[in-house]
Amino acid sequence: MKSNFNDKQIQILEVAETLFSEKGFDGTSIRNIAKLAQINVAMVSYYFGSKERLLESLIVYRTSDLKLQLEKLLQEEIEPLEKINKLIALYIDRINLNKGIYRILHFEFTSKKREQNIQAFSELRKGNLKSLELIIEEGQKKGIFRKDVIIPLITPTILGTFFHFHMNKPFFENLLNLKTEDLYNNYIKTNLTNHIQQTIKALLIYES
Amino acid sequence: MKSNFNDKQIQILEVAETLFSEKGFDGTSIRNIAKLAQINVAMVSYYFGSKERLLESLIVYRTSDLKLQLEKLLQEEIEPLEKINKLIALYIDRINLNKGIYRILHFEFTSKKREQNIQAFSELRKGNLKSLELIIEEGQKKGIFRKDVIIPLITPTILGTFFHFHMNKPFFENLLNLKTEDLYNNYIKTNLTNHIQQTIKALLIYES
DNA sequence: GTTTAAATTAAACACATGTTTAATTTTGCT
DNA sequence: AGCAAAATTAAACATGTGTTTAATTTAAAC
Repeated sequence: MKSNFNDKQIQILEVAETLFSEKGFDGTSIRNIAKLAQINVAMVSYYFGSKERLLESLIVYRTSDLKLQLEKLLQEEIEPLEKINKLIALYIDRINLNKGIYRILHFEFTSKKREQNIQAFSELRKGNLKSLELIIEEGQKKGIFRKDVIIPLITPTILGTFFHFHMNKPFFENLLNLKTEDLYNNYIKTNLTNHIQQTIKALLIYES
Repeated sequence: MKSNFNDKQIQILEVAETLFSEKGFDGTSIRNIAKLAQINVAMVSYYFGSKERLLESLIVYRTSDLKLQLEKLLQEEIEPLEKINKLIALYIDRINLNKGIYRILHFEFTSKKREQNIQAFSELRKGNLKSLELIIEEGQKKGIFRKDVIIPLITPTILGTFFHFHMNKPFFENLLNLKTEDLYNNYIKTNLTNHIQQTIKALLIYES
């Protein structure tokens, strides 16, 4: 995919991603970014216009291909439950790989302040929800999934579980003895992913 | 319960809660707080020492009785599943009632920056986890709950689902047509709470 | 090689930040 | 009423903020 950003811009974007993710948007100054990226402070305004627009550019830069991957998954000819499991694994893997930007999205786009940029992001999520609906409706037609689940609340359970775990990393590292970064990432990829898959499966199938 | 804070301090704390919650810790200035609380800027330093210590005081002020309520619940002589449901409802109700401070905790205490104050908060959570463990182990002994669930991951599912929903309030208000604050709160109290209870119940009971 | 546009720079700008100071007012006590 | 402690104030302080300016360097085009 052709990127609209040149090397210098990408360098700035990636430093911004690190810092925004670590210290928050308000907690990061343009001078912080400039210093770490080894550029002049004026370059940010020169290339992106403003700090606010730098954030916009960063989001565009990072969230462009999840939609594609989801649509590819939809086409696969596998059982609904397997599709759900794959969707969960895909979500977690993608987000885990791009921890930085998703942390920023999670943090910055929930406050009323940045409502203007929220629009594009909101469209992305509505599309994702549509994909999930299609899969679940397929499973319901086949009589595998129960019909009284509230589909829009499934995403919060998937993503919320993951985010709550990840946002409280220090707590769970300590609690579960995940001393190295590898152990932590591996725990997410196996145990946490499994837990979420198991949870959603139970929710979709269990008859009380 | 006797509070250690006088009226003026409480006035400052509550304004700080509102603003920190709305605009984040870094996004809120002492002058913002002073103006809204109709006090002089110097009063914050005078009463709390610093902006950082104001946050500490705010946390102490707000998170002092959840533990008590949980312990009371543990004593009740009801079935494990009902206890779990009550625990979920209690969590959501408490957090929903104190949206402000929990939003702040969620936002500010996940970044590495404020690790010092994290200790007391971490102890509170370990206690809460212990309570959950006791209830689930009781259910397992009675043969009601399955034994292969990872208990520490249940809290992320409960709280994560709620937080993800609540943090993305504008999105869900729009999606689910929750036009008024009452409709939104009611949806949390009924549908969302139900969804989470249903999810955890399925997870604990369903045999694949 | 000269010209033109793009990239980069240091400095300045105007304003916001958390905190402290020193002076004044209010309060509680005898 | 007189006094000491506490509360409150406006102003100052030093530093940090995002952004702009005007000058200089680099690169591209002819």
